[in-house]
This record gives sequence, structure tokens and C-alpha cells, in this order.
Amino acid sequence: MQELSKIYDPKQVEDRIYKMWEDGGYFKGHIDTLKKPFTIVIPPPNVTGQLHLGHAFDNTVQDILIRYKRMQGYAALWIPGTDHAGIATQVRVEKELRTEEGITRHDLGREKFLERVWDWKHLYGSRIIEQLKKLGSSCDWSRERFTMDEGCSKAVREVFVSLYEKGLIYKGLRIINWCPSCTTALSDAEVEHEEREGTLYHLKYRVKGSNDSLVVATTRPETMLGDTGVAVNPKDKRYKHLIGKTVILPLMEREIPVVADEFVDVEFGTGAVKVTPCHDPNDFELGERHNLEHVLILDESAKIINCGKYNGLERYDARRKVLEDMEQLGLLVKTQEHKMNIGSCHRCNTIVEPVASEQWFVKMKPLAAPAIEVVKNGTIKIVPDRFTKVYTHWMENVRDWCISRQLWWGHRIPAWYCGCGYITVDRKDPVKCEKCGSFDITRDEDVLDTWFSSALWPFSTLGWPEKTPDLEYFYPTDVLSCGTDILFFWVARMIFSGLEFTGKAPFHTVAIHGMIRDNQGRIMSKSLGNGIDPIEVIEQYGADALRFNIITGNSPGSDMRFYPEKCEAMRNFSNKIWNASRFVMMNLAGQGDGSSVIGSESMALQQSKTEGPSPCLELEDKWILSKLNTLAKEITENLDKYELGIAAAKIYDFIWDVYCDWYIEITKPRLNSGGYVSENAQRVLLHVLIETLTILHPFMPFITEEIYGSLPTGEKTPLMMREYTKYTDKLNFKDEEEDFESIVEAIRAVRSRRAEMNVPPSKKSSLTIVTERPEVFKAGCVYIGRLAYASEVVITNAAPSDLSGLVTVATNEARLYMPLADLVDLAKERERIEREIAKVVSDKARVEQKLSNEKFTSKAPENIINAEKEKLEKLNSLLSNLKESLNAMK
RNA sequence: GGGAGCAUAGCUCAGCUGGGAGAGCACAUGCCUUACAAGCAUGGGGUCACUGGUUCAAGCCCAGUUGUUCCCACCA
Repeated sequence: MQELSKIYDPKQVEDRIYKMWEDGGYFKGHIDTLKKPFTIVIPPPNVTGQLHLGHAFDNTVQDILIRYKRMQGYAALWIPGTDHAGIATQVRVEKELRTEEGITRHDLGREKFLERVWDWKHLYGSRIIEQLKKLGSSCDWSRERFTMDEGCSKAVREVFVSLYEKGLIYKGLRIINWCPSCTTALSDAEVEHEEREGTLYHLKYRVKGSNDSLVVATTRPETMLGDTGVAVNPKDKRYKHLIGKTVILPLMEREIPVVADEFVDVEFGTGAVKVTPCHDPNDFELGERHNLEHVLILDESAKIINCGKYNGLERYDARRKVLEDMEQLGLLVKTQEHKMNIGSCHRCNTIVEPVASEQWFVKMKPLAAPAIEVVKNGTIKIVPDRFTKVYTHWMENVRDWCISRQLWWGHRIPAWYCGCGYITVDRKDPVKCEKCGSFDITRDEDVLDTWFSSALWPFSTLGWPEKTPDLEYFYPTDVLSCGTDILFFWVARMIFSGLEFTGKAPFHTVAIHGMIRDNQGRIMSKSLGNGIDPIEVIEQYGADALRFNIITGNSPGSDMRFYPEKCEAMRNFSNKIWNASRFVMMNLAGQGDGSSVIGSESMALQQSKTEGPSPCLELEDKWILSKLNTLAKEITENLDKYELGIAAAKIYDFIWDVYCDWYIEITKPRLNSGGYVSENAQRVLLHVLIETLTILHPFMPFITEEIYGSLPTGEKTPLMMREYTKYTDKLNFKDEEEDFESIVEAIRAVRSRRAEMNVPPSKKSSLTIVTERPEVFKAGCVYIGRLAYASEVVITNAAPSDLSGLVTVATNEARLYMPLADLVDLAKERERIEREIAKVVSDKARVEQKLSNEKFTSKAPENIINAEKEKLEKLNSLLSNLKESLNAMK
């Protein structure tokens, strides 16, 4: 270890350590009836995907949780896998075909095209898996799944057929969101709404057989080509006389009826609404109510059809043309600016069109009810809690889920059509119509929404619909971690699917985290080019640094900005741990082979845990053991609350401030003294190091494992399988902590005073400590000198007889004298002390006032009052120490 | 139109059930004190957005205001 580099190099460590874990089979989840299971399913990344920071965040959270639980002795299982990502993947492969071979999927035909997609999947599908490994993810790779593998497909088929049989899946003509670029229907969730500045056009329609006319308002004038009616409010006096009459649709010269419907808002626009049943959800319903004709005017690419001379025009060209023509006819009465919501495709950002279309739907109301209930009654807890409301609100208002997609890549809908009109839906591919027996049946061309299969992920990956031992043992899973973006897409649908098909909530906790943004707070996206490749970050700083960066300084559910520079701080932290460990090991090796220390590593400590403190323990040992013990408690508490950021910050502080800056520095003189004094210090150093590495391991798995493996412990099992550090009452030394803190306070006071006077550390001076509790300071006299730059330390309960030329500092436990008066103006020194006294006096007055307030003493809890009393005591003794010092200088 | 989050040091953000304002980075000063200069020590810097309320006590709870971000929603 001595020859090890001063700088920790993650590149030489991470891959090797990961391979060791993987080869050792430590990631595997085993059914163990003596243990409690702890299961996480990965949110399956898209096969076509590349690791981005969102994945890094998500998977770091999951890895921390699974490693933590594994170390706590749970039968931990983290199931990995990928999602076939219907639209995304198909679009990607189609694009490649187009640019590289100049062909479309239709040129290849369905089967050949699917072969190409599978080729693509096999080629690139594992890339993201490899990247997840770089991050340190301890998934059970032997159980890696794919949403279109045999098992998942079987689950999808079972669910579809079963829901169909229950009447919860139906096919029907509805207005759906159509993406003209992806040329498929989308669900409501796949449409993103954005408010944009638009125009409201007022168009004049003539009433048939009269000179009368009415004016309608629309933001999409091209849709007038598909108008089959005009609606007015029955109460609207302006139009009462027109109800039942017919108007002539301009340009198309079609006769369309004026109908009365409550839906129409008298206040808005002109109070008359053009009705386009095929291209607007409200109009569709209105059309149903009044039996209006359906005229479809857009094809799959949103080009005009069924409209004579407008046919073939792209939708926005058609808009311009229609406006032009209407204007020429003098029928464009008015235009006004108007804010409106535009829906665009979640995948390709193309503006979607509402289109009436025959699609498959999942009936949501009956499925939503129990899914709302489990969240309301706490069976499923959403963390942070505020997302509970978001979830229930969505679930309560959810509309039927359009699940058919006009794609080829995906789970093909198991429905066969027959000339007799009957649809055969079955678990096995049918050869004939279930009703009429005809062999002339054809299968539905469409596939299912990708999210239909991911909704089954928590149980399909465990073997469902078979009753497997895995399903029995590991289901329901425990925690689901994901970003805010897929709460509806995925979490909501897993919940109702799990309830419907397994009778159980698929997990008890949903741990939601925010999105990662760039350093200006913008979402990272390809179009902005502001994405940061986590793999590059890992290469530069190491996976541990990346993980720690992502985890620290943010709270559950809130977005965070990513600063690559922050990785530097985290890399420095890795290095700090590395060097602290080097220090410990060098000292072990310094005592021969260290075996005597290692062999009895924790003997004194084990004994302390069970029988109380060992006599071998010094004050500072008890202090750090007590601090470590508290740390273990706090980390466990915070991890159990999914407060990973707080937990990480606490470990950071402990390692850097407590262990490195104080404890290691303090042990140096002891380590030099040799013999058992030295060995005892080594034992504590090593013990605390090992426990600290253990606590830190879930957060920074690589470096902790590497160091642990280098320690001459003789231990064969890796750190990742070591038992997580537990809190114990036996190592709780409150009094010793306080005593030690007063030494720290004294050292700080001396350092601060010297710094103020610009005394360089190399200029040592003797230090006299006057205190009423000399025994406390004597316990620290071995190291006080070193840390307070003293040439010698005298501890006494009586002030030095000759105080001339001494510089004084006071703490509440002591007065400290240093012969540095030649560096300071005595008058100024007195002034300084007087200023300090003034401050203490005013502090004291405040505390006294509080304590004399009857309302405070009668209403505040006892511990707060005691704390105030203690504070007063400390101020009193500090004041008396300051006064003593001042008197001495006169 | 409905709902939610955020507003704390120059920057980015912690601050969990109310009881002494914190971290990282940046800045200043002094240190190569043999684990670490990717380090050590010391220090400067905050009206906790604003207004009011509850309370012995408010960064934290309540009401409102302003600014900001996001989610949901079928008014053309």
C-alpha cells in the first residue's frame, strides 16, 4: 500500500472491481426464506437509448437503495432490462433505412422490416446496459429482460385478452391524437401542450334561401372543409331564429344544419360554432348528439382529402389557401389574436391533429378506482408526498387509454377480423372465426402502446402469468424510483395493472426524483445541444464522483442543475478517502506486518460494544466512536426516508471534518510512540475506517470496495456483502464527546488568535492552559501541542504568576496563555478582550432575559430550557475567563 | 381555467417533526505541519422575496402580495 499513488485513479479500479462483483455472482438475487426480500425493478431504458444524466440519477438512487438493503441482510434483487420503445425505435430504424438505403419500411414489408429492427436491437440494445454497469449498478444481470421477450409478450397477450373478455378493452371510433409525422395514434399522455399565440378567424356562412348569414370563429380555418354543422346555444337570442335552418358551407358549397347545443358558450367568439366532427373532440361529441355527418379531411400525413381542389395540400398550406379564398369571397370577416393550446407529439414534437379514428381503448374508470384507493389509504406511499395529489388528480380525471398504434414494431394486437363482422381475440392465434367458423380471418395490423407492456413490468419480469417461485417470493416489489416525467406514463399504469392482475399493489413506495437540468436550468435536450454524457464524466472524474455529485445537495422530487465542476469537489472527496486510507495502512505496515493489530482489530471495540468502553480507549477514541455511532444512526434514518442527499452530506462531513481533520491528526503523536499506545490508536483508526467505508459503500461503491480489498484484514467477502453498520447504545459517549469538544474549542481559539496575529505555524510558542478541569485537558495534552503549534503545553488550575508578555485567549472551559506579546500591542490586546467581553455580556443578557421570562419557562419544553441554562453557564464561565485574562494584563 | 414547486452567502443549493443561519464553489490571509496542494489552518460575506398573523419562540406554521418554474385541462 505504501507504494500506492497519492492520487486515486478510478480508471484503474472501476472496471476491475465491477468484474470482481459480477464474476462473484454478488448481484444475483436468491430466494432465501430466512431473509426478507427487497426488490426493485429498473425503469427499463429504451433499447435505442444511450445513458444520459437522468438515467444516471435514477440508477444511482436505485443502486444506493439496493446495496443498502443487501448489506442490511435482505435478499436483494434488482431486475434490469430494456424497453422496446415502439415509436422511438421504429422511427430510428426507418430513418436509417431512408438515409442509408433510400427506402421506406413499406418497401421492405412488415416481416423484413421487423427483422431489421431486431438486428438493430441486438446491435445497440446492450449499449445502455454496458453504460449502466459503468455507473456501478448492481443489477442481477442474469435476469435481464426485454419488454418484447417471450415472457413479457406472454404477459401482454394474457392481459390484453383478459381485459377484452372483461369488457375493459374495446375498439371504437373516437377522436384520438394523430401524429402526422409518426403516422400513428397517440394516447393523451403522449401529447404535450404548449400555449402559443394564435389567430381567431371569423368566417361568414350564408343561410340557405335567405340573405341572412352567421359568423363562426375558428383557430383552424382549414377544418371548415370538414364542417357538417353549425352549433349555437339554444338560449342565444341572436341565433334563435336560425336553429333548424341550413347554411351553405362556403368553398365546399355543402348544406349543413344549424343545431342548438348547451355546450356552446354565448360569450366566446361569435357565439356560433362550426362543427367538424372528424377533427375536434368537442365537435365529435356534438356531432354524435345531433347526428351530424362525418367528413374526414386529413390523411395520415395530414394532407387534405375529400375536399376537391384542396386535396393533396399540406394542412398549413390548406389553411393559407382557405383563408385566401374566403377573403376573396369577402367571407373572412375578422381576425384577432388569440392565445391557444397546441398539442405536439411527445416523441417528434410535430403538432398533432385530433382525428376521428377506429382505435383500441382501455376503459379506465373501473381500473382507476382501486388505483386511487391504494394511494389514498397508504398502501402505496409516494415520496415526496406532494406527488400524491398530482397522481390522484390525474387518475380521477383519466380518460380511456388509446392503446393501438399504427406501427409495426411492438406487440401486435391479438385480434382477428372476419367478414361476418366478429372479432376473435384469443390467447392462442386462432385459425378460424370464433363465431361463424370462417377460415378467412385477418389479424389486426396495429401494435400496442409501448407503455402497455411496461405497465406489467413489475410482475411480468418475475414470471407472471406463470405462478413462479420468484413471483411468489419477490413480488410485490418494494420501491419504485423514477423521475417526475413518467408518473402518468408508467407508474400510474403499473399500479392499476398490478392491482387488476395480481391483486396486489406492485410496490409499497414510489420514490420520485426531479429532472436534471443544465447549468442554466434548462432541460437537457438534443436540439439544444446542452446534453452532458455521463460516460465522459465518469471517464474524467470516476463513477463514484458522478454518483456523489448527483446525490448530494438536492432533495427528493426537486429538479437539480448539473455542474460538471462539482464533480471535481467529489473527486477530491474520493481522493481524501483514498489518502486517509493510505495513512491508516502505512501506519499498520509501520508496525511490522500489522497482523497483531489486524488480528485483534476490533477486540477492544467488540468488547466495548457488548460490555461498555474498553479501558484501552482514550478520550478521543470514545469521541470518534460515539460520532461514528451517531452517524450510523442518522444515515440509516435518512436512507429509510429516501433522503439520500442528507445522508450523503452527513457521511461527507464525517469523513472529511471528523475523521480526517481531527481524528487522524490527533492520532499522529500516539502512532509515533510505539507499543500498545500506538496499537490502540491503530485499532480505532482501522475500525472507524472500515465502518466508514461500509456506510459510504452504497454511495461510492468502487473506491470503498477497492480500499476495503487492500486492507490486510484477511477478509474474503467483498465490502458490498458486509453487514451495514448499526447503531448501538454501548458506543454512545455523550460526556466524552463534550469533554473532547472543549479541547477542540481551545485548539481552535489558539489557532484563530495566532492567525489574527499572523504568527506562522513554524513559530512555536509554549502554551499554558488554565482550567478548572485539568484532567480533561491532560487527556489531550499529547496532541494539543501539535495542533495548537505549541512548543510545550502546561496544564494547570492556577494562573501563571507572571503574566507579563502573554497573549491570552479564553474559552468557556479554559484560559490559554502564549508568550507572544512581542508580536502584539498590549493596549490593543486589552481592547480586543474588552470587545469580546462586551459581546459575551450582551449574549448573556439575551439568555437571561429569556430565562427570566415566565412565559418562556412555563411553556417551553424542558430540554430547551435546560439548553438555555447550559448556554448561560457557558457564557458565565467564558465571561469570568475573559475577565481574569483582562485583569491579569493590568 | 385548476393545481403544485421554488424565492436563504457572489454562484449552485441543503436546512427532515418551529428553539444557536449551513455546505460546495468562489474570495481573502497564512502555511510544501512527511495521508492528501485534488491539501491544511484562519477569516470576510446573509433584512432567510415582501406584508401581516399564530406562538414564550418563525427561514420553518397560517393568510395575502410579488417574481419564477412546472404539471394538468376537449371553449371553438
